[in-house]
Amino acid sequence: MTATEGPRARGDEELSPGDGNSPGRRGDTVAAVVRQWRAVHPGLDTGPMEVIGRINRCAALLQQAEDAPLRRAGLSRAEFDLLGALRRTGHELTPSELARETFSSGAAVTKRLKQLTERGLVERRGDTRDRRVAHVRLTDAGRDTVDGILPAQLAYETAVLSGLDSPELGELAALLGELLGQLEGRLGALRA
Amino acid sequence: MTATEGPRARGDEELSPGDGNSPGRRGDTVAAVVRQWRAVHPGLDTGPMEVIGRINRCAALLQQAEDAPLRRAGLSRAEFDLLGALRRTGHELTPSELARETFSSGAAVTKRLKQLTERGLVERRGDTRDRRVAHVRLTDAGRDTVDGILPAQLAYETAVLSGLDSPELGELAALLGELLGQLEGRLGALRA
DNA sequence: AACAGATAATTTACCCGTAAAGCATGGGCG
DNA sequence: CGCCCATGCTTTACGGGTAAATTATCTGTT
Repeated sequence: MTATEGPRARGDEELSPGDGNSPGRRGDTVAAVVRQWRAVHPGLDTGPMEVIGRINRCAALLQQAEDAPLRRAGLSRAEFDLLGALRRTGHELTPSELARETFSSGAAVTKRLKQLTERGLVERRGDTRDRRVAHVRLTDAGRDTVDGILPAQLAYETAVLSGLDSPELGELAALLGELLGQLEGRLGALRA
Repeated sequence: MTATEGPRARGDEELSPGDGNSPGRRGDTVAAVVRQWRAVHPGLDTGPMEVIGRINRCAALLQQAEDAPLRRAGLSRAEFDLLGALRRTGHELTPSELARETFSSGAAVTKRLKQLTERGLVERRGDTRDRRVAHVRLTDAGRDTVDGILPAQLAYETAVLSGLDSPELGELAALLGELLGQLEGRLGALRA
């Protein structure tokens, strides 16, 4: 949850005429970091840092903030992801499928399922044909939980993004979608 | 490291004529997830998901991939962030400052410093005036390590982003910068 | 039928990060 | 001075994640 590109500069107060704590007027923290790197290594191409650093930093901030509505429901983000996967697919999923859906290891899914089962949010049944596989589904309580949280979650996300106007958000979503498509298609191959 | 918006749909093979595993031709995985949500909850405003989900997912993928050059040097991303903070600021930093720079807790910094000190990459000296504070600086080996990794790291990042052309990257960086500026300015206040 | 090897899920051991408590020190303020 | 609280860092306890080993089951081959 970090970036090659770190956060706020502490030793650069002399650069920021205003106060040094309110971005928005001048650049974000990644911009400051990039400036520092360029000062130290003038030859470097810092272009990628400006994208990747910002994505990482945004993700870190968003995740911190984004989880607020979830915590009220006593769920971690990972748990909600699992429940959400079941809810949005609309049918049962096996643990392996859940691992794929939530991009986590099978072991993590096993642990979460244990917890969520104990809390009565999901149920499991064994496959009749293949006794290795399990099928997991939401209980009614689980579905109500997801459906109860989701609107608040989306409203919260909307609020968090309210600093950008609609066309900007659309543009951003489109560009991120393009990048993500590329990454998902090509990243496994890049394991250099 | 996750998203409200999960990853690949498993149960939607009937929707995807091709194979269901290669994005790139059709949308990214977040798009598929959003479609699922909309099918289940038609009234929902999925706009924010398209941005936030993609940011989270991109961050997750990038971090996995991005760390490859680092691992070759036997460094974790967090360790490199710490070293990088020292390198780019160009002067000593105290543990608290490092915590701010790397957005991690003081405890985490303490642990990393212990490791990095043992490996001879950083040194510490106590402040003469205030014996509570420590000053940390890179050793020559530490600086060489950072300078050795950085070009490879940036080259790798460039390769990872090569799917987008230059104007797109610029646009993306600008939009992310704007978003990040907003988030950094306003997120602390949004702790609702 | 019986074995080899694949596959699904779980268990185990461990790493890493945080939050909270703890320790040492410093800077007022009576 | 001596007390009190703030500050900087470290330690402790714990939760959550992964990789690798483990168990159980299935499938294909002969």
